[in-house]
Amino acid sequence: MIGSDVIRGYTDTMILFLLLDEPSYGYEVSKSIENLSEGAYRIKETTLYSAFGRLERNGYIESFPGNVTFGKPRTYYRITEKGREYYREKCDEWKRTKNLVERFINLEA
Amino acid sequence: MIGSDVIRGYTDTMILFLLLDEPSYGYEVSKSIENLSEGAYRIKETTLYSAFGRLERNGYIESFPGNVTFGKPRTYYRITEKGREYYREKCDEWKRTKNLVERFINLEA
DNA sequence: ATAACTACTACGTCAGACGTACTACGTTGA
DNA sequence: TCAACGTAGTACGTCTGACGTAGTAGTTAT
Repeated sequence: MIGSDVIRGYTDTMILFLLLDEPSYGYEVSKSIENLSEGAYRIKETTLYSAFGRLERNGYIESFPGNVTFGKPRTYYRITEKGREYYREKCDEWKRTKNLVERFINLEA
Repeated sequence: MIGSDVIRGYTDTMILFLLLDEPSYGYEVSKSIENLSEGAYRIKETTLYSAFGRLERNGYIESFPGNVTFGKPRTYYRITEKGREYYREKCDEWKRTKNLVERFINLEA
């Protein structure tokens, strides 16, 4: 299991990634993260929903009510143009970050 | 300039890396980080010294007084065996972390 | 009716990073 | 001689993201 502080600052990016192709909602996003990471990372509900709130306040995503199909009605989220731009910036930042950290890491060890 | 929250959790590792070969002290460590990162990252004094304190409390480094050669007497830090082990673990963790994050990152964009 | 599943919200805590400010010692040079 | 500069820190408070615990609430299967 990976320490969550490491991920800090990139949960928003992970969420945006999952919204790139189509809107989604909390439960699905959390399951997608779990699946994509093959169980290595599980986002906590509180972390997820506070991230949604932050992303929406910043204009990176928009929420809308979904059709009720099962369980409690969902809130769907859709990425905005601004959100796509932000995602691209974070991808760039990640490359620089990786570059930096790996100057201090012994990769062969 | 890279956002510092990204680095969160890895400043300790960066510091340990710089102590692997020989002991060092605050000012030198901060300059080494700046040089190694080619200016991309500058650790703040408060961040650095609180990291030293944390690392020492955890038994990853040991401090000892240095010979006064210039300016205020320095406190030197030396990595311990436990610290070397911790460093290796963090290197491992980094690989897993990178692996995870990059499933959500578009590297070509 | 009730348990199970889905979909949240509220509230409080913690740690790492940082901003600002200050202290303190020694050398150099005007 | 004394101010400026470089070195080496300490003190204190703030912010934010992640998280723990707990509770609410609608839908469906039994």
